[in-house]
Amino acid sequence: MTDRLRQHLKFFTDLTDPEWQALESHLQVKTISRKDFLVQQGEKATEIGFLLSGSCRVFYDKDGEEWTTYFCFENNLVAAYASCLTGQPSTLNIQALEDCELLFFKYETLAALYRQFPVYETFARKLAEYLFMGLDVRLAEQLMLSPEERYLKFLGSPAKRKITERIPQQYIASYLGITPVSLSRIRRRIISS
Amino acid sequence: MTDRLRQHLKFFTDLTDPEWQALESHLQVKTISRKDFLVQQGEKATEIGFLLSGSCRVFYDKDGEEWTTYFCFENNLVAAYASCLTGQPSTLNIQALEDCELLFFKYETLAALYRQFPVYETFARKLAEYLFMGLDVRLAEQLMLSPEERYLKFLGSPAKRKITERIPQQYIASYLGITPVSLSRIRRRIISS
DNA sequence: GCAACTTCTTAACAAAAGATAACGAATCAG
DNA sequence: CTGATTCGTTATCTTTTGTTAAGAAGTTGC
Repeated sequence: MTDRLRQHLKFFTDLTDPEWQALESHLQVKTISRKDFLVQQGEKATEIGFLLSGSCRVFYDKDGEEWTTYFCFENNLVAAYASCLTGQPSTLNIQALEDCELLFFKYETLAALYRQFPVYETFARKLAEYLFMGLDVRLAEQLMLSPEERYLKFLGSPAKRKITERIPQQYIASYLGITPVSLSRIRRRIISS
Repeated sequence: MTDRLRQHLKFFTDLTDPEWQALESHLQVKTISRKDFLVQQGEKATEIGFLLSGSCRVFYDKDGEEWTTYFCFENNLVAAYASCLTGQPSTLNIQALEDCELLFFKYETLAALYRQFPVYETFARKLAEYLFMGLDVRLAEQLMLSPEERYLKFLGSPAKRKITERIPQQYIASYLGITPVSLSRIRRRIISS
């Protein structure tokens, strides 16, 4: 079961058996139900998760308005990483959209491994670089594409297409930075053209 | 002169004299004039710059529309970092807003130092984490704040306030994701309230 | 199975933003 | 210094989005 995480980490760095075992020995499992929170704003995040099954959304809450920054599916890491890094309370929420099963380890475990195995420092560098580049693209789209263009691009991405089949439209609207009503209109406009 | 860069790097990691000298020996200086490009979209970026004086804007060009992601001033790093990391052509442009004097080194120099001095791996990790967290906040603001709220927040940030004094309004509009005309209206609305 | 809750769509209206153009003020380059 | 260019504001008009509310369809949880 933990093999799937090891496989995923290969995307960033290769780990020797001893290196991997150092992390593996700290892995724990947990399951959470649909609508449960993995992280709630205001509380300090300390864990890095890896979704074995299910899906989550990562979102900000602004006076009851919810704005999604990210969707997460099986075989992917999920964390309020900024809060882990700074030690400050999380400004974002992570909520299960479906029942989830996940592996997790403490961020402090990773940080301790930096000293023991330099490869984890490399891993964390590549992870942060990956997150940076993902946000870079996301911000560019948000800045220069119209809501309609953003939606079309969203549909055009195979990785995200499955999202539209597993996730309520209102959350997609909140990901695109528009209201559900507006997304509904955009969809009608697209269909009738 | 190079001391100012060393000082800046302390924000991320402390460097011993030998560690610092390994990078310092690769530093070069260049000056560019207002409106010159440090990086142009389509070309592969290979350099990490450090502004000694002057200012730059980092922007995307979409069919002639320019959308700013970042402003950069003296004593800060400036680079098309995503292009350096991937080796792919840059999708963004970096242009001098004022005459600039800058130090720079090749990204490959930094990459080579990873193996020689682990501290540079740490430096690059912290740099990427810093960039990630900066974009995280920027995206959140773009998603959940109205143009007017974004502008007020922009003015409220002391680090950015100086921007308004050195940079044409149209570029601030493009940073906020709106048209110059719209920003002008927002300003009038704010003043008369 | 069925009641309660969610979700999506649509309509009507208000508010805001984009597009275009025009004008004066400020800035720049020779 | 000065003509040319750039910049910011304002006006007008169009398009889009937000807001609110209502109803139908679908889903959930006991």
